[in-house]
Amino acid sequence: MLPRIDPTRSEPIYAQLMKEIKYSIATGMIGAGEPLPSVRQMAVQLRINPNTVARAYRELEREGVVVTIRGKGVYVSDAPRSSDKGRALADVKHALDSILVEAFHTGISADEVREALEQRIKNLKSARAK
Amino acid sequence: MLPRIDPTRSEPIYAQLMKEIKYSIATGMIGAGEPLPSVRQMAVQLRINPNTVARAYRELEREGVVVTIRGKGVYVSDAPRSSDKGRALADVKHALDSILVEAFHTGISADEVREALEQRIKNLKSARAK
Amino acid sequence: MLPRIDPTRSEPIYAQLMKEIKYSIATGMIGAGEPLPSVRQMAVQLRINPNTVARAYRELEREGVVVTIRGKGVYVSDAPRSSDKGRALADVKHALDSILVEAFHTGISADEVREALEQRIKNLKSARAK
Amino acid sequence: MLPRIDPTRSEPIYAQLMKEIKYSIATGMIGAGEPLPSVRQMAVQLRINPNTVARAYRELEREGVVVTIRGKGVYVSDAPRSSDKGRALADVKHALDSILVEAFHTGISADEVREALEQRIKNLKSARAK
DNA sequence: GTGGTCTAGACCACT
DNA sequence: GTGGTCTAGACCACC
Repeated sequence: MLPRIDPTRSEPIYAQLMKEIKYSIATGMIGAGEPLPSVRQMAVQLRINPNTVARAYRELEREGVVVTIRGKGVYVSDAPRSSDKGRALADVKHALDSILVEAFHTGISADEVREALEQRIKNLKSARAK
Repeated sequence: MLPRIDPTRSEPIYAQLMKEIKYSIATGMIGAGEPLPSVRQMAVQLRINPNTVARAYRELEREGVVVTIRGKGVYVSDAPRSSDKGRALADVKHALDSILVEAFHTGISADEVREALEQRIKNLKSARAK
Repeated sequence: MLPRIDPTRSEPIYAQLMKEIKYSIATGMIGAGEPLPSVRQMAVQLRINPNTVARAYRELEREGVVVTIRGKGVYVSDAPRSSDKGRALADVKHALDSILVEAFHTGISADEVREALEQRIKNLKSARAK
Repeated sequence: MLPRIDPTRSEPIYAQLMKEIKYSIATGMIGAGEPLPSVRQMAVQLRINPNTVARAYRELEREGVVVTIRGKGVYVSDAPRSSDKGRALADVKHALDSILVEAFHTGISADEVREALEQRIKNLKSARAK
């Protein structure tokens, strides 16, 4: 697993790392129950501070994506995340609204957004198939 | 026009305001060539700092969404935004990726995301029809 | 507001601070909507690192106890915490079990625990009355 | 005796094991003078490191809950634990304070805490009656 | 002024 | 070995 981190982006590094890890889990690159690289190892690989990695891992644990076992390491949670699906769907809709408004102002049509969505879904699924 | 601002959200207030204004333009609540409320007026209405409103207007001008006419005010741009459509589409795809990964981790299916997208497109169009 | 922190205790400082702040809110020493001391101010008062205070504030926000307003400060949440009451009650019962087992092994009777509970409830309420 | 251990909880495993053993003694599942399973046996059953079991036994001996007889094994102490009851009561009160403050912030009333306490006392006693 | 993030480096508890 | 906490000090974005 080698997440790509861009320290120049405005998005916090720990948040970028969280996304990358979630992506890896979504595509099946890391399976449920499998260990994540240790905090120190990940920090060295990404050339970032161990505290930053620890923060990402801590937040992921809070979200129920991973579990940490004391003295052993951090593992992908086997139980699916227990979260409020209604709230999650509302978040998705809110995010879609932002995309659509932005699309309107850059001359992107609704059809193009639909097409882009299909493409990204396909992309994610094909990554999972491997 | 009465944008809703939530100062407790982590998104900067000026960015929230930008989004609201863009939304108003996308739905046609404000038409091309029409004026925006003055900085002071907007600041008083929203109970926020005038500097914050000014910043939102400035960024919107930078994006080509509005134009400032010195001594008169800020107007919705007539010309479509001059921007790199390719880059904009890439941004949309990136945002869609984030949504899909988040959806996966909260148990939302691709179909549900598709459905949500259709709903939001419809919603936006119906607002424009009024 | 002057929380008491003991850095020699095994409980993390940030957790101690969280407890103290929650106590202050429970007794009404700080009311809903009122601001907490700034991170820097609190850090100086308690002779601890600002990062440690920030961590406590961040976790309190996550719990819905406080809200932070960008560029202004951290405020006691007016809306009551939205949390799973069933789960909270289960936690309370679990904690009571621990107390009872510990009491048994130190020769403390159930009646003495009951009495202690009444005393603490009274203490909390009288602090609130002030 | 089959203590339930959860390695993902933040409470150290050895502490969880101590609690479970104390619980078993409090309910009479293991009587005074009776032997505990050997370190190895316990470690195999619980799928944990023998060092961890040894640590739990060591701490329990320090607390006077069990006694080790060299070459024979570990036994539940006959004599009641010699400890500072005043200090123990203070600990209980401190723990109750934490519970009450937490209860306040999750909308649990004092009455509900009282009720929960009665329930747990009853539960513990009924287990002892068997 | 406010909080947020990141780094470097230390120390500790647990397995 | 693992993660968790804390400090000191820097830089940034926002209001």
